[in-house]
Amino acid sequence: MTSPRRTGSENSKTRLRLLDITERLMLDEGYAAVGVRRVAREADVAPALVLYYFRTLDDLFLAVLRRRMGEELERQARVLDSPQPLRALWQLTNHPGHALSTEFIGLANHRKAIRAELAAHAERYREAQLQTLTRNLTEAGLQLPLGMTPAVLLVLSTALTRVLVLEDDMGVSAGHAETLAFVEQLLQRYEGPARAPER
Amino acid sequence: MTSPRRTGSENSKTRLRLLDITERLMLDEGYAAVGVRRVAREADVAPALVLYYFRTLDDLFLAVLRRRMGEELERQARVLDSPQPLRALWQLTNHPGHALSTEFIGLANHRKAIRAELAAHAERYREAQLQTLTRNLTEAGLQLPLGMTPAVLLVLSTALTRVLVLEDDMGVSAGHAETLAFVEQLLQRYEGPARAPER
DNA sequence: GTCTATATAGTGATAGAC
DNA sequence: GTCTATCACTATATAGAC
Repeated sequence: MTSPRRTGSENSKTRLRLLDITERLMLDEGYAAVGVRRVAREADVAPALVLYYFRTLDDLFLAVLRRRMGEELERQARVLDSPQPLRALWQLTNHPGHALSTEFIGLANHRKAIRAELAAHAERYREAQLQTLTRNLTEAGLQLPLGMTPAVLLVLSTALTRVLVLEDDMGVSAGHAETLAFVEQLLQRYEGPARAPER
Repeated sequence: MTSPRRTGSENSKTRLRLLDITERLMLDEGYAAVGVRRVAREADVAPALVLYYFRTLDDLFLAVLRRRMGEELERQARVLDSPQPLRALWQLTNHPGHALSTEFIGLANHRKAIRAELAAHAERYREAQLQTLTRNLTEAGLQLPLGMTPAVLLVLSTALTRVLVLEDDMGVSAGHAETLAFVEQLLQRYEGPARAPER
């Protein structure tokens, strides 16, 4: 009863190249630049070959999402595991990996397969961050203000960085400098100056 | 040297209907649902008529943007002009008008004409909010924490509400309840319980 | 594993009749 | 002011040869 169409193996070199190209296209030109023909052209193969490895375009996007998000989850946990957990949290979302998330959020508007996968990942992601953050806040002996929990801190930091980047990309900057200064002042008060990571 | 193509008048009833339909489509199904044929079908006219009133699809989107954003600017200034400026600010971005902004932010990813117009509007918008907010904070005699300026408050509130709504729509809710409780607690501390608007 | 060729369906936009 | 008809593309996806 399964479809007669064939599919390429998971560890093909061509398959990996197609994933790389798709990811690069999303970062450089946005997800809208990704299409069967375009990816094929960049890889110097025939369009049909793309659909040999990924039966639909959604499958291609999902494969990129799964690969990169897996890596990001590890990386972020590592960065967040710092003796200055607040500074780590604040710097977390400035990494280039974050730009890809932004593209997927946009994609999720149009493609519900992406939406479902991304939502599931976002929850796992936040949960993992929360555990690391909570542990390191305790270890650092940091006293949060009344009512402020690690989860609140996480949502606030995520929201702020995401919107600042979004607005920056659009060319909107009103209030940004003051906000960054305010955050830096808070970091100073709670954690003192930035220290080089221990090793 | 100008194009020979004709264009409908600004106050045509049909033109207004097309704007209404486009706006409704954006809210109900997202901007991707808007196209020449779809809008025409909903209006029960021929596709060519849509392009008679709006020479390109960008023009259609821009017309919706200008109309609605003008109204929003007034409305928001009015709501923000409250004896409880912090509560007003917090409730500001929960209105349905906000959903349309979200769609335009998405559109701005693909269409640079929209991007430019939206960015310009966003700056004006924030500037206007900032003036009203600053004045009402002073009048209410509110003392902000060290380093926290009205502009910072505005950016923070905007960022938080925008991301909460975005995540909600996606089905991500981790940390939301705690964050809302934290904000409500802050509002209580600085402005006491919500009062009915004076009249 | 990779290709050519094609099916099928969508799009924005235009010319010109009524 | 509104229509029909059409141009010139774009797109994803499939069948089957090599």
